[in-house]
Amino acid sequence: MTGVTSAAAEPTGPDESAPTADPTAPAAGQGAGKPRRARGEQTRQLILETALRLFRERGYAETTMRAIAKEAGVAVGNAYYYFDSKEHLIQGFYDRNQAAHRAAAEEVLAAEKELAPRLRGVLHAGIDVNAPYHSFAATFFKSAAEPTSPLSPFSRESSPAREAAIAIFREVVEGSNAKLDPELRRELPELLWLGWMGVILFWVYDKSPGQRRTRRLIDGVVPLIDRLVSLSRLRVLRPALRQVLALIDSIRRDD
Amino acid sequence: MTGVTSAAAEPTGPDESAPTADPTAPAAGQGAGKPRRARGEQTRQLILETALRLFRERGYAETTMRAIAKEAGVAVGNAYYYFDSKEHLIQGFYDRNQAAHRAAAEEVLAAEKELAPRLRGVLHAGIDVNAPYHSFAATFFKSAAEPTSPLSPFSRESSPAREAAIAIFREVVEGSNAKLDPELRRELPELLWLGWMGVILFWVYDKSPGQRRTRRLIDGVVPLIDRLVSLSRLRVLRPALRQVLALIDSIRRDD
DNA sequence: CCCCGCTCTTGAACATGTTCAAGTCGAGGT
DNA sequence: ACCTCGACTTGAACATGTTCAAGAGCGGGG
Repeated sequence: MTGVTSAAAEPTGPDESAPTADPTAPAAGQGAGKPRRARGEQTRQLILETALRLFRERGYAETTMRAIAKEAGVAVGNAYYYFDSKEHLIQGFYDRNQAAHRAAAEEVLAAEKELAPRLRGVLHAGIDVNAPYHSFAATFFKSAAEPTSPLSPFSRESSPAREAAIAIFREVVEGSNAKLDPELRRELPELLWLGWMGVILFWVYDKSPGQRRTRRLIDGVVPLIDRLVSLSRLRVLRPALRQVLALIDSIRRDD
Repeated sequence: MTGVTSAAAEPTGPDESAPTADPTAPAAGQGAGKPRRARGEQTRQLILETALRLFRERGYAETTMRAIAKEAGVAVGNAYYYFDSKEHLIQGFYDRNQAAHRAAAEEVLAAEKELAPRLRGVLHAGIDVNAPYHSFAATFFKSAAEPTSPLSPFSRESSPAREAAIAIFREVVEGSNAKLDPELRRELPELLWLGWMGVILFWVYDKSPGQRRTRRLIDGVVPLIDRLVSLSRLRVLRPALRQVLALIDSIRRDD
């Protein structure tokens, strides 16, 4: 009994409004949906909440499904009713940080019009958001790395999350006053997202205190990208640009 | 058989010569060594051999430690006497392919003096060597991805294997007739290796038939690298080159 | 020849992710 | 009021990676 959700719950309609103020619930197009009822949704949240807390407290590998179930006051099997596997619990973490990144990015993008600082700000914001979880992000990073895993950023299951992430970078480009080759402009958001994945990869491996090497990477790479992008308008470099874009296109073909 | 290592085996010294014709045995500086005797080494090989065969036949996840032990005719615990974990068995696969790549690369490098075809040849050779294992390389790729895993290409345990791999790219550069900035020449091998890791990453995710997208990636990227490297000698681009090298240096600092 | 010590081997026991058959619960129809 | 059906819940059972205490085998010193 959260008491918050309106009493007039539609009979069969899933209740999508989050009981507490957190950006998790919508979760963007879960798989083949079982038509959740209010009670179920509450249990689901409880399990997810408990799991993420324990992950942060003890680490991913050290948190057993039994511990999660016990702490949440349900049976182990119940967790598996809502989540296909232990790894799937991570998706919740994923979505949450994604939302937080978006929020932090908005703030940066509202204040700045130049491409370079926009990009730099968004990247740093992303690291800021994830920083508290660095130690255990590494632990479950391998789950995301496996190509067949639904957690992979390239998987079909993560497609909505991926699109949302790319959208941030689209806004970085679109909202900037940078003038650049139109075709490049079209491709750039996805390329920047790919770069962001690279930064995350670097960050996961970065054991320097406070991950300051990652910060330096961002600060060093952004100006280079900025310069490269500006150069894209030079007539002399047109052929080179075409070549690169053609390469990208050829690589994308046939998946 | 490598046949290079001297036949005079010291009494208590570990017998490093492989009983069968395969390039696995040396395995470059295993952890704190238990002084293996001949019998033990033979068992070790047997277990590794069996494991790799089953991995190829059934896949990594589907091969249980019990199955390996049973097939090899030993007890489960015995496998754990020689290998710290199931993942550690992969290191054997690793080393073997590394050696095969080196051999294939030598052949290419002996025949070609221009930088671009040398690089291209070595990259394609690497893919050739790994191609038969693509389907199950993906399965255990996650093991390598975890930063804390000894299997990570960046881990201290893989240091010898990594050095060996970088050496290939050093030969690509050193043996070529390309004239390039001396400082870049010094850094290039490691950068190319890093790029190779990127290619592998792409390859693991590449689901196109025959991984032809990876081939296209190689064919497209090599000319770009070649051109970039040539340009590094232009006086106009000196500052940019310095900037990039300084960035790399700053990122490398404090691990 | 016997014993000591070390390498090597064993298999049962353990921990934990996952599955499943058997329920319980509650809303909607009759 | 009762029935039904599907969402939800349970906990024991299972599969598998890993550990460990106990030994077996063997080489060398006395």
